[in-house]
Amino acid sequence: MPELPEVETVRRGLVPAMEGQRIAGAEIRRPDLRWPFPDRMADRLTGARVERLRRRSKYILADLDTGETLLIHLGMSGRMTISGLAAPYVPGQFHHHHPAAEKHDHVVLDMAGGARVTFNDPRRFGAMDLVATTSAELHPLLAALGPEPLGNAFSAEYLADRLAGRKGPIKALLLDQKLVAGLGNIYVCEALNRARIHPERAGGRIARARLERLTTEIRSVLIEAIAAGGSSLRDYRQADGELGYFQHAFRVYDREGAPCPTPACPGIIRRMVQGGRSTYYCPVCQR
DNA sequence: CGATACACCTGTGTGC
DNA sequence: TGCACACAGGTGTATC
Repeated sequence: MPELPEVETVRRGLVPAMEGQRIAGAEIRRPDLRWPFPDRMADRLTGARVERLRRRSKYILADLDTGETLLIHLGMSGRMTISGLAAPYVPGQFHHHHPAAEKHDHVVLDMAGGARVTFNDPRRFGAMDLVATTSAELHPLLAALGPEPLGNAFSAEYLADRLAGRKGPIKALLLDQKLVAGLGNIYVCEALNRARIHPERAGGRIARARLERLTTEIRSVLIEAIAAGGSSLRDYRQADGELGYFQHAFRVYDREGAPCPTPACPGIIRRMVQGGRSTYYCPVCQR
């Protein structure tokens, strides 16, 4: 579910509830998500102060004053939502303003500021781990990630260098987190349509000027999606429970049979399968 | 190395 | 109403 814009939206939503706050209580309601939780995770979180909430690719990183960083991935169906009034947490005190735990609520963090942060994930493709803050980027899940698409290291020059000689379809290559980190199925489809590049085009056969356009369109679609609070199709919610609304701005994703929105383009949006995943594109204006 | 298939898991929509 | 099947914002692992 969540790609970079959704994860960034969740991170921003969690900041007021978590940053600078102590974790007063941690409830771990099952032993694992995609992988087992780290040893004594509840104990290692309880009492820790969240110094900073960061994002790397589709991961949220919570730097703790204990010297550890909590690493969070939402998988396909994960949510992080805030509940509760802004009343201070008192251990042992009854808090009637928190709703009862729902199905698939796997981790519950009670912040000293009174907010409750709940991780809910029906499919359990999500993950959490604890790692020393000083070596967080060396974590196996983060070590091989490519550059942030909104950062300075991502450019047409970088893409030209990394795509040289590659024969695979550009759609599949852009989904590879080692090439660029944070894109997923929605925003790859949308960026390729905006850049007018056919999803089956070999990565190594895209002219430099078109790579310039591609980097520009990747950045703009991500920025616009973040401004819209992400895209809500099924599971995704912002941290406050609200829906994102960028799905209304989709040009191709999940729009099979609809007219291409490119001005004067007579194309009809098509769906095809690449690497087992749906690709939406316009066969007329994307070459 | 690169490209592909499969695995993990639950929920929802569709067609018979 | 039941049931089978396809499909869903991801990604590590195994296999050529």
